Amino acid sequence: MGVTIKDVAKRAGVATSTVSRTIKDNPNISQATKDKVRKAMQELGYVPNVAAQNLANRWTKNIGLILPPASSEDQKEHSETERIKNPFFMDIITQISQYLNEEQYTATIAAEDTMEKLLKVVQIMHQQKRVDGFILLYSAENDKITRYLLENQIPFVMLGMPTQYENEIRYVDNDNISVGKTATQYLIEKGHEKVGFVGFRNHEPVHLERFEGYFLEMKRQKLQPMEGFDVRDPKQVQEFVSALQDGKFTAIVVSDDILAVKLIPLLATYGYKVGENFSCISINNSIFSTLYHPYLTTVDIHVQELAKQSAKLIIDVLKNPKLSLTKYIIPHHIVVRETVIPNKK
Amino acid sequence: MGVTIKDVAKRAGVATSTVSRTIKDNPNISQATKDKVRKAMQELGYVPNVAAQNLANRWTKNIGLILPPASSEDQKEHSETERIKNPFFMDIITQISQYLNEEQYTATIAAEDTMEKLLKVVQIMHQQKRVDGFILLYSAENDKITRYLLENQIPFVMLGMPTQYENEIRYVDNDNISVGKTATQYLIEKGHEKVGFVGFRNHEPVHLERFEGYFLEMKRQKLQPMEGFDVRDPKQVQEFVSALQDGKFTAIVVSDDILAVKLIPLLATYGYKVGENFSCISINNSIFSTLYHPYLTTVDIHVQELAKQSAKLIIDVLKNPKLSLTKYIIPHHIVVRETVIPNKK
DNA sequence: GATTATAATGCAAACGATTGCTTTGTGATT
DNA sequence: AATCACAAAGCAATCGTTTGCATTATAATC
Repeated sequence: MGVTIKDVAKRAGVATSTVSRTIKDNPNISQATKDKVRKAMQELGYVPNVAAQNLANRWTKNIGLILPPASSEDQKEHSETERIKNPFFMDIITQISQYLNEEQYTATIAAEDTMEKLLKVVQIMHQQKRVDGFILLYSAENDKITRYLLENQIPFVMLGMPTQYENEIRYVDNDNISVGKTATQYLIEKGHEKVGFVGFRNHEPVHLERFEGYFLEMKRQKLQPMEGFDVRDPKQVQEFVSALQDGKFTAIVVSDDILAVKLIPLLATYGYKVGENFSCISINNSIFSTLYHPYLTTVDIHVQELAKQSAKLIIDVLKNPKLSLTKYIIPHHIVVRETVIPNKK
Repeated sequence: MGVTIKDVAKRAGVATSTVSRTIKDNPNISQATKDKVRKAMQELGYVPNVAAQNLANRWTKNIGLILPPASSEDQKEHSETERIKNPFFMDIITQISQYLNEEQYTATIAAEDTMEKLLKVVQIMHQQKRVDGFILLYSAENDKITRYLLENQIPFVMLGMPTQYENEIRYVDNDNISVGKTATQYLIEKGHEKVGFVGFRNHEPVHLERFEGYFLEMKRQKLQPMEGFDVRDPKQVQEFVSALQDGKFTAIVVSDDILAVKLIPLLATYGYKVGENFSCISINNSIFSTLYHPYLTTVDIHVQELAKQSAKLIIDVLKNPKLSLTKYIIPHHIVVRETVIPNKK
């Protein structure tokens, strides 16, 4: 069926080794022969068989993309907020896949609902030699996948900041502490002094870091930081609403657009109209930020850049396994829309 | 590095062919030898190298998942509604990937922002023999990818209903006309007679079909169907609002949750409170349907089943290329929540 | 005990590339 | 004219499996 290197060799009247070397532009082959061979390849529409290359070269030019398990320990009951449904991941996946394709790589998905299954899938992909390396699309405390990759010295990069083995893991991430600071600072600049924080507090590191940033910035500005509310807990929502009604904030930092979008209508029922008499800045600049008015003022974390750098990094590591353990910190910027208003003293 | 079939053969004191046959449970091998070989495999932790299998067998056990190009012709200016950002796709991808993994297949992503690049990626995947077949995750009018797959007789299944070559394409889909009918019927049952439709009218076939269902059901019930509004067009939004204010509807069918979520706050600004003095039923039962109150009454289209059947179908086709051109129609059901109220005459 | 059928295994040639090593061809040097 | 150097191309083994076709061992038949 398919045309092989032999067909090309025959047509060009050379040996297969010559064809192979032509493809790699080996200087030992004369220009004349190269031209001849290239012409034959053209005419036959030759495309190398990757499986054969794989066997001979021991690479696959394929990267595994590991999504977080849909139901991790601490969120079984919160199916609505399942991380994976966050469009962030779709975005990341498509961007990574695009970059990899440009570099003649492909991307294979590992997505399972439990950690056990996910680990098994990752192991199989590796043992069957289906991939050259992985991009881990999340960071989690005490993660079995991370441990497996590390122990078996499998090339990988993490998208997110590791909580352990910081000095053995290559990663790309935003500086989420700084993101939290930036958001907080923006509210303060607009005259807000009573600023709160809403997130998933005991959840992924990313939210903890954003809280940390909020906390530090408040301190730095000699303002009183609040405790931060985890809205997955109905009790904390209650507390949040009370605090609100006690006039404890005029503005909040929200750790993810999706939360803001949930929160805004809730606030409205208590008379807090975001963009009119209350302010809110959230993080991600996702599809949720322009779902309805008021459109969200939000911190864009440059998803495209996150994706691209992580893809580039894994390729670099594969080319040079001894690559230094550089960390890539992607910048962020505020997108001003409608949810923050100046605070009148 | 890795342990190969030769290592196993040596350890078990047999030939590699015997090991290979043991793996396939070939009846020509005696039980005693099989046991011996299996023990050796166990002890060495042997896992077959798929690249080598691929070469020998000419299969890859890998399926390409083709996402719709992010910016198709007619929606360049509507980046907020980019199809691909619809969490529907993430859901589909993870479900398909899970099913495939269970069947010892893997899933590789093809996602590009333009049709040209997408076609190129699909071609390369195929020519390099990286995949055994594809699942096309969308249906579009006059689609170059579909044509390419068909012309080159590449095994594939479509998720969605083809608009051309209906009798040459294997597909799985909901009956979207029926979905439209079901939604409409539900509103009518609740006493609504002036029912409208909002969707992406000149867009993907799926929305056209849902409109068709709405239209047919209205006719059947001797009610006057409206024209249907495409909310991507500001002019039509205007028309919609006027029609609303002229008292032309008491309820609407909305073609996608994401639209409903955008529409509801808009309606509120005109005094139409969904779930209080206005009704709305939408379609997909996605993450958007429980974003904020009122939670959406919506038609669940059984994404999991769509995903599973399409994955199963492509595997079946690969096993038996002459498989009849069965079409799989996945059922749907209404999830009652808060956006539909009975109409008081 | 020679022949034959049958069951159980092994041999070796694929699959489609890559690459170290050899061979061939050409012109320069003595 | 013999030798050498070097450039250019080919040979053949290799990567890890699979599989058609021997081959061997065992048991059954006459």
